[in-house]
Amino acid sequence: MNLIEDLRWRGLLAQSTDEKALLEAMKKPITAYIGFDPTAHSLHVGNLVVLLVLRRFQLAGHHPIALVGGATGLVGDPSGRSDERTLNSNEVVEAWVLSIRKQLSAFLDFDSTTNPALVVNNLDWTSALGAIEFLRDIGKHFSVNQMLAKDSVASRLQAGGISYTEFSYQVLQSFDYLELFRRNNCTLQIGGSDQWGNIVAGLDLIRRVETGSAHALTVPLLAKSDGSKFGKSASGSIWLDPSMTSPYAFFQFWLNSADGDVINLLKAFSFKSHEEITQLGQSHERDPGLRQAHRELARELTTLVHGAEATIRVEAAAKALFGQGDLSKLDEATLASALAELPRTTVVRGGAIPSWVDLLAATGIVDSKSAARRVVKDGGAYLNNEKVTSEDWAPTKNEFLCGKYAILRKGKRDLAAVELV
RNA sequence: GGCGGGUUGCCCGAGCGGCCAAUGGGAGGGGACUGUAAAUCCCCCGGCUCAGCCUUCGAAGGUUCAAAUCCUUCACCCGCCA
Repeated sequence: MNLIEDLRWRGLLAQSTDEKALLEAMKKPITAYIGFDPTAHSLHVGNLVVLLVLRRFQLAGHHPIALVGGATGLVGDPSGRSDERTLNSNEVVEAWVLSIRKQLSAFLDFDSTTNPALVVNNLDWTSALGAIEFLRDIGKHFSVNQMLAKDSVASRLQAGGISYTEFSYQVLQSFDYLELFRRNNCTLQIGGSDQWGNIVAGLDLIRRVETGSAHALTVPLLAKSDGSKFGKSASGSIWLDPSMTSPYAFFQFWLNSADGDVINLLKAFSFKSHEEITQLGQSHERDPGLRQAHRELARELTTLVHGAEATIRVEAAAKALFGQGDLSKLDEATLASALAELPRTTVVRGGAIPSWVDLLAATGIVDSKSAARRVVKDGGAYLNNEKVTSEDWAPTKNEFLCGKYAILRKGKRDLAAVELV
């Protein structure tokens, strides 16, 4: 089975330019690129799907280029947005470029002797470009009529408008493709399906100013079985940066995916073979309660993003905290390492212990004290797995496991720790 | 440029002088059922020093004992005409 067929099986193929031509080209190693704009400090699981497609290309022997949009990030992509972006300062974007560049690098192989990965920044070729030069050499090849027809622009015109800045985005992205075509003989651009318009614009540019053929391939935007957007949890996006989404929360995110989604997620994210995934599917049909597919998904992705050690740690923590056993039976070392994975707050030993409601709010497990009161009133707040229904109550030292830890829980699975220090 | 319509809590959307922290739906949270699923049912869903108080209905002023609701100005959106 070739890579394109594999991608199709995994549900990772939305659109592509002439597939026969692409397949023909892919018989020999080609160079493919994906761009990521620095719109935040970190990438999130939504970006990960596409990034892993690039990895699949590298594993299949092709040359991957990951582009960080140091330039395009300063302009703002209108695709998929109904309103104008607020411009970020140069300093902010620059900092994001650095952190995202580092993240990207973790998923690609730079030491390969045959097809090492490359990370580039489009600021490198756009910063030196003058406005007049840009308008004459690049702008001349773009028809405003066609630019206006792009979904990203048309929908914005409908929705109330678009600035000249964002309108120009597609030109910049096209220029990137042209540059990589010239510099690295890059003949394939991959992106999320919302990038189709931008990618095709690049293809047109290449056709106009260079000879040779280039290709485009897009990956569907993942949706959950209930139709909602994938990759968002109650608390927001699932980030790859461990300081933004802890490895524990990251593991839990995958473990808690809906039954109806788990096999699709394995296909899209995992590097397991078709046979392995099929087997996990059968296991899940046989005994959904076992959640073997969920576990494998969580393990593989957490290992990929946070490493094998972190995965062992957070899985052990979950096992200790969700186990049926009595929490007070856990030894201090197990407890300490399990709690290390949770959001926490500290209380000074010897001082007054804050009230139940204050403690819940302090850990961030609830948004406000009012929210804490509500949860307590609804019977959804637990201390060391014991339901506590009294708002006006403060734990005493005796409630702290091993004399120093208290485990707060909201609902079924939202945990936090309090430590006496 | 002229005329008309709009701007409400995370989103959609009622309200059109007091009974409005504001109907309803969605999202979200809790509970029950399960498997740390889904569906379903029940409850909750601005904040706080929580039987009370404070801040919200595009922005700023004003009328009134009392305004999301009336008046004025400003900003933005959406129609129709030029």
